[in-house]
Amino acid sequence: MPKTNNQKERIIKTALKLFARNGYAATPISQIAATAKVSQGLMYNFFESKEKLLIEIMKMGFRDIYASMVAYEKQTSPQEAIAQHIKATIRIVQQHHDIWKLLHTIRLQEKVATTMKKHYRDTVAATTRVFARAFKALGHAQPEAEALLFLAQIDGLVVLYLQDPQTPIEELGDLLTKRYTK
Amino acid sequence: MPKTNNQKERIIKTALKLFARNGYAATPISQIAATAKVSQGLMYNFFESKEKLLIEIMKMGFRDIYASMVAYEKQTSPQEAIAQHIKATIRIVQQHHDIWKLLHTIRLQEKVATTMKKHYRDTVAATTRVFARAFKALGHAQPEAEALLFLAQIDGLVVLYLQDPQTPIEELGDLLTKRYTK
Amino acid sequence: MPKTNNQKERIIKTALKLFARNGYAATPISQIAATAKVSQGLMYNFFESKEKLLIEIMKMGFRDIYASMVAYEKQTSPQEAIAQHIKATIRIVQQHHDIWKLLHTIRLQEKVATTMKKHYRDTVAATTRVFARAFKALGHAQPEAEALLFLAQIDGLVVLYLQDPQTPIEELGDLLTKRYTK
Amino acid sequence: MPKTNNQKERIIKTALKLFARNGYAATPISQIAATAKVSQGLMYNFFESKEKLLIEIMKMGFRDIYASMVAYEKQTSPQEAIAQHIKATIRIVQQHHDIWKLLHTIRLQEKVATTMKKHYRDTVAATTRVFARAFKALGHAQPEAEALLFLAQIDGLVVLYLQDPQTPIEELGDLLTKRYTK
DNA sequence: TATGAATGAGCGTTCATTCAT
DNA sequence: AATGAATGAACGCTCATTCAT
Repeated sequence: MPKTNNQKERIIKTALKLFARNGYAATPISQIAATAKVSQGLMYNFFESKEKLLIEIMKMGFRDIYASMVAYEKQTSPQEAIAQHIKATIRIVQQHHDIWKLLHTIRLQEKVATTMKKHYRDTVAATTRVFARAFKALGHAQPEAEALLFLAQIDGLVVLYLQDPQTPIEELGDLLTKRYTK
Repeated sequence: MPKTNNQKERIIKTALKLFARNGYAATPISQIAATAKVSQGLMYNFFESKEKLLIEIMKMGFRDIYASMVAYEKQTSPQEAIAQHIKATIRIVQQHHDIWKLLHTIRLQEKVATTMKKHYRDTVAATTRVFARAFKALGHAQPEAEALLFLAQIDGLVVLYLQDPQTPIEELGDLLTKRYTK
Repeated sequence: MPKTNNQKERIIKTALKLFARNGYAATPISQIAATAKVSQGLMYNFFESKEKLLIEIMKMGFRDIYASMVAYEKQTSPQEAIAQHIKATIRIVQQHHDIWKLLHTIRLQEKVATTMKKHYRDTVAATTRVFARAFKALGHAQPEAEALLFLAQIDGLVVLYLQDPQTPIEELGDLLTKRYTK
Repeated sequence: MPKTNNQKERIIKTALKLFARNGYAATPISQIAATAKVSQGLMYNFFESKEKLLIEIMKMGFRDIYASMVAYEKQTSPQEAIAQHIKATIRIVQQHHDIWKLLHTIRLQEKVATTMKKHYRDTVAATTRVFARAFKALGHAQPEAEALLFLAQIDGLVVLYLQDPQTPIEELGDLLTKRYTK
């Protein structure tokens, strides 16, 4: 069993932390290598460029997020789905703080690899569809707009929290949940 | 009649557009100069450093935003204040798309000049206070949390719109307004 | 009577002070212009380049030094000539501190305009000749070497003083004088 | 067998030569790199800045000088100490021509790193003390002033020689020695 | 004569990437 | 698989010099 996987994983985790904290552009490969206790040259055995490293990090992040989301997708009651989505998102953001921060830092950039953009759009679209159905079931007049608004609200919460971890995100999440389920 | 003002303004606008599109770190001074049809050296007659240029841009942005917000601050009815704030924010974001995008790109960065962060926090704090009063008047149990949630929701809308200008932000804004005022 | 001469003189004096204090390379034209309360562009009406300005400064310095030296050249007694030269040099260095400092800073540089070098060499040669005669009259075996040594000694004093103005140069000068005249 | 040492040494020697010839400020890193047949970027693997390179050069110079001086410090007779110091200084200056030239070029500069200045002052102070004792032993009325004058005279010789290597420095040194020991 | 806006070459430095080992 | 020396392009910035007014 080669230690490559460990090493690659360690590099990715290190890079993620540094990218999230200091920004992608402001983090030199050399710093990642040094922090991960790896030679600079070795970095290019795993990732053919700095940008590819970023992409791989984000793919991994998306994978984690998907995995976390699977659980509550099967909820039957719309109210429960809503409550669960809010709860789950908050949990994910708290657990995967760095990847979310990186994601939010980068998503407004024009240059971000198209792959990334597509990924993002797809995720939003899929989630919107799920909740459009939920809101339709709840008898809303504009279920798609409602779904989009719902996601945007959660997004707002997340951004607030990412910017200032002191934000009482759980309390705010409960408040939001109540509005939809009471 | 000096053409300086035109030039400085043109540089600022160019820089703002490029910073918003590609990010501050990823935009070289040389690109700004070239796009603004100005020699690179001249940039330093107007701005003593790249960071000072950024700060000046953002100050200008804040000034515009403040100016736009003055109008509806005087609303008497809480519901009206809420409705107006949503409407005003949407209008501002549409009119000052680039500056908002830049602002959102930068605010998660650790290293941004402290001046900027303070500005941001102060604005949020002040706005939160205003709406905490409004929600208290409306009889909410946790007026401050409500205010924070309210602002976060608008923020979510804004981010969605900044990321994808196709977003029907006005429709979503109306939806949000209804929830608070009906 | 145009004020040009005043202005040119003021620029030269300012430049001399700044060159002596901070070094030629480290002193920008802009700083000289600002300190002399003159526009940067005007500098080039008086001096066709930064180097020409330096040369003109040093020429002026040499002129002053020559003028100061004329006085004691006519001394009859060798001992008196020696005593006078030491005294005069010290006085000149104290009065024209800046030009001497600049001169000493620059004279070891290869690139210094040949004009300068020639000037310097000529001065040393002329002075050596004068004192070679004096030492010959005093019966020294190697009058030229003696003359050179004599000048080198004074030079050493001057350098010490330029580097640290606290140096008791007059006391040291008297000591040196005694050695030659007692 | 790394060639690093050779390379670093080669860079230092090249830099020393160029700094001595053209001055520190007037010598670009690019020129040093090109002359030493090394890429410009590599320079920063060895020296974290241009100033650090200068400091390292000078430290190396001081080390050599100290080493050379140790020998004659133990002389018993004052006259011998004087004779030895003159001889040693001349030898050092001839052997370490460049470093001495650089030292003399820099020592009048205001802005030179304080570390350097302190080094210099300490060396002068220590040497002065040694010779003050010698001159006291010889019965001079002002032993400290005598010591200072003595060092200044040697300094003068050195400067003359550095400026024009044709200077018969050994002959002049002998002459100076005689004056103190006959 | 005088200004100061404007230029462009060059500086010190950083860093993604390559390559010999 | 792993190193780290080496490269070269680009960056932010400075400054001597020119030019329109």
